[in-house]
Amino acid sequence: MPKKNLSTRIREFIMTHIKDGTWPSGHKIPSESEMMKLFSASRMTVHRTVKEMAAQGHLFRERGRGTFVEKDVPRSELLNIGDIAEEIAERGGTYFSQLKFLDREPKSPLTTHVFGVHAGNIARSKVVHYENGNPLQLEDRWVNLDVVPHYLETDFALTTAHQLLMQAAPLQKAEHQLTAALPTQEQQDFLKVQANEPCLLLKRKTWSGDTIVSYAELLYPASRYSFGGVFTPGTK
Amino acid sequence: MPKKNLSTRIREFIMTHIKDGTWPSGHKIPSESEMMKLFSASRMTVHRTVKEMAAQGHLFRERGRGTFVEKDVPRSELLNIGDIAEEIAERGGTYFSQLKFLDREPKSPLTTHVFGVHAGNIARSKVVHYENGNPLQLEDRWVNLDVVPHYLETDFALTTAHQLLMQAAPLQKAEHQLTAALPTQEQQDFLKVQANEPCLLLKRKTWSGDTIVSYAELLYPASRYSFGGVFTPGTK
DNA sequence: TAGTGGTCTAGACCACGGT
DNA sequence: CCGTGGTCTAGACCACTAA
Repeated sequence: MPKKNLSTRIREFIMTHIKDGTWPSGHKIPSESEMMKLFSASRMTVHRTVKEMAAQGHLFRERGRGTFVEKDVPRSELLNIGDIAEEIAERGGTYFSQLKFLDREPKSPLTTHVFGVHAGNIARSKVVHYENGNPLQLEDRWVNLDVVPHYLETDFALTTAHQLLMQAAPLQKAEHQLTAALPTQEQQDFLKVQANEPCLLLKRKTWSGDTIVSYAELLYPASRYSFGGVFTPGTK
Repeated sequence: MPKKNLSTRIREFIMTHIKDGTWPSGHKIPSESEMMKLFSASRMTVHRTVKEMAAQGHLFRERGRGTFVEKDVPRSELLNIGDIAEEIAERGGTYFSQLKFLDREPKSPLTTHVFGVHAGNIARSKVVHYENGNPLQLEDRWVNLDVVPHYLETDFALTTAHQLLMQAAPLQKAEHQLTAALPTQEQQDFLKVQANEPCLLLKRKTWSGDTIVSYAELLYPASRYSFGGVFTPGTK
């Protein structure tokens, strides 16, 4: 049994009540002193955990009144490292994916630009992710085979690239750039959209330590997906 | 002299060294124990501050090695409440804006959807923000006149809507939705883009306490602007 | 082994809200 | 007034890195 942090246990305790509806939006959650007793924790630990959850938009706090459940955190929190399959499952949708392309990738200006001149072997995959039968995301991904040697032998019907990468290398950092684009002919076919349907294009580079693990371009039809988030002035 | 938090002073100490180039990207900053002495602070305080800055992408930390300056935080951090004028100024660009429309807004399905049925008087403004002479953002904004009564008398050559709103009501919460769209005819004219130029559309609702202060739709040509961010696994 | 950050404790004082 | 969260202290033990 892997021992979990106290703060992790507190966090999961709160998230469970939010997710299963026991604590609906706006509900007042137990005060810090109450949770100290519940978990035999010090106030600092409870406070730190709850404060972090507030910073992430799950809760909001008012001095003198208490801590409350924030209203629906929109679908996908940006700057979050998420598994699209998990995300769809959480929304209650049915998920499946289709592998469109998988091969070794030759050196090109793009690969050296992303992975640097010392780039070793690189694989490339294209996967379409469906929610309730509709294409939601086209994942065009370049993977560092030095870090994930068995990438080309993956059965993408069983595993998502995300799961594989998380397993191969603990993610330490991710860099995002979000822009908009019109789909190319191939992308239109894969996503089943018209040429004039604007799409969100999320470019994501992920690192483990000092080495780049993977670079991905994730394309979403704007009519089917959007990014959302809540900002509460945290640190100042 | 307003007294500042210890953590604020530590934060500013670090940020100053980063911004003025004393501590370039990748530079190792003083350890927690060193900063304890520098500020006569406890380790918890130093640790908390530095950890927060790491979570926000300014620093990264490695156990056993130290804390380092993160490489350039990309242009605009999403989920940030920023003033576009400030942002452009920080990049060293020249900024100016042009008021295209300003008037009282009649009740409509959209206004009641956003502001609720109890909506009072609402104003609407359209402003184009330029960087180095190029239209960067079209700001289409609805403002609650009960909160900001003098909005219609603003001189937008001198003040941005953002400054005005921050002044009128301390911002407590903002909700974002980010999607992509093609520009309408009017938007094409304002932003000087073609009909087939994909744009990023950021919808932002801001609250002060329980009342909605403003709703804005910010449109950026994708060729001129993108959102970026760094994620470092903070809490787990 | 010495130095680093990760987590936690058991106190403390303060500012604010509602009573 | 009491209960709430905001900040801070002065310790502690642990896990990891580098020499």
